[in-house]
Amino acid sequence: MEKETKKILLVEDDQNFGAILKDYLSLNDFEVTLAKNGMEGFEKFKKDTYDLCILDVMMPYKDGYTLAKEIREKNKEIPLIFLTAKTMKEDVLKGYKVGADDYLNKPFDSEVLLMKIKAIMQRKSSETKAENTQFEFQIGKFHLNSKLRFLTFPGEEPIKLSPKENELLKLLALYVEDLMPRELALTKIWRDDNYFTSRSMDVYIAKLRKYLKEDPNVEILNIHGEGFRLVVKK
Amino acid sequence: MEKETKKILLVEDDQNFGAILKDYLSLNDFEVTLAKNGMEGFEKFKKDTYDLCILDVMMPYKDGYTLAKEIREKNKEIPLIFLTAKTMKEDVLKGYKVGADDYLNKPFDSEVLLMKIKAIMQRKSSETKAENTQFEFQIGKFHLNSKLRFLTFPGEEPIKLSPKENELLKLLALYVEDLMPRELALTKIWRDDNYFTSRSMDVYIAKLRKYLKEDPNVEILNIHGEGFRLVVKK
DNA sequence: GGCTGTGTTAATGTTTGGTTAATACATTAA
DNA sequence: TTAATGTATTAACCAAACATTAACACAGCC
Repeated sequence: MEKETKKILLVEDDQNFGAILKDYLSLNDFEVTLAKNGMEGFEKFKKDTYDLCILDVMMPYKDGYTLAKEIREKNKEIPLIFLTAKTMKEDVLKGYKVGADDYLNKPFDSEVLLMKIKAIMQRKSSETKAENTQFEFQIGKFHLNSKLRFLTFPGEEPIKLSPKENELLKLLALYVEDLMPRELALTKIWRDDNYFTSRSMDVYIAKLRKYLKEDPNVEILNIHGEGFRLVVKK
Repeated sequence: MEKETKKILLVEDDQNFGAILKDYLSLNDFEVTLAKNGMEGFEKFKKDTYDLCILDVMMPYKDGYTLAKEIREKNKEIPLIFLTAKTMKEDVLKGYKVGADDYLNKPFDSEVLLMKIKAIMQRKSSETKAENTQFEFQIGKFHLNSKLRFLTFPGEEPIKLSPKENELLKLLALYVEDLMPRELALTKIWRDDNYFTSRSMDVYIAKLRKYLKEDPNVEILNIHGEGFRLVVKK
């Protein structure tokens, strides 16, 4: 039996932003430890065991990448998420200034971060476990139940998914915002990677795109020669 | 398991400047040994093991180049950075012939030096490690995600990079502020070094320059007959 | 048998990526 | 200064990857 609350180490030099993000993650049932610079971050990392680290890239004295390398030396498995774009921070801060209880309802980039965290945790746990525990996914306004193979959109009849449609969408959801390599889907779902299975997969991508059209913020992007990427904008 | 703090040998005859630089590097988590002339520098080099040497070129009794040659005889791998007061090109070329990883003109921006050190360390470590774990780079205001092949500029739509564009920019980023030899990119990315692949590479350099135009502080400079150099001013 | 759900293959068009060509400009060595 | 070599940039071209619709195959089922 695994422990329920996952522990996150958050290293962020911007005190204001760090506190907001910590609150946000805590509200989403994570246990968050905040460090305000790279050195403190590494100290805290050594003292305790975490399930995931979120590192700001732009920090004085020790930047996120340098810290990441030190952490990697100690632990090759732990998932790392980098906070890179400044635009995101500005957006969140802007959202916060509008009103304290406003920033949570507002769908800003931290929702994307949350999704990423969940996806990464899920992936990591499904790498060790044989069976996949999670079968429910929120994809923008859609909700996927991969056990019942239902894709629901608020106010409409649930769409029944075929086994292959279901598996493919689930795999994409597992890799939200990240690259889902072509080869992965082909070996996992089609159990073979050749010209024809690849064509077949394209057909399924087209089908999924049709289903997902209802929410313009949900998209399946192609990364030429590499694979696909499920993105949820806004 | 690798040791955490990297050791730097700093050889600088200007006591004042040397002390400042040592402090600055120490604050950035490097262990710095300061030698105040070439002879002392070589003595200290023999007594201990360092990860990198920073050598002033203009020193009494034994200049940086002479010292560099002695160091090279003892250790063919160790990265060398020259500090030179002159902007003269012969100095730069002389430095490269001795086997410099980089040279810097004095006075210089300490942030640039720090970036160079990090870039060099990163390269050295990725030469020994088989897989390349790092795929995110900050290039001035740009941010490169080489896994998703995205180049983002704050406030604008991310630019999708083609595989070759991506590889080339990544390689340049790995050598920030330093010479990225033509031959290296050709053998690594094109897997062949001939007239045509070389022309092709030039085409890609032109494409990258176009993308990077948005930030006037980012530039790809050509070093005639040698290769290219990605610079981030200020 | 006809019907329905599922998945593959075919056919066709579009997009993307990469090389080569053509031309102009820059640097270097003699 | 000139000739040789190296670099910059645009455009033309071809190939591979991808997108989409439609036709086809084959189950399971009333």
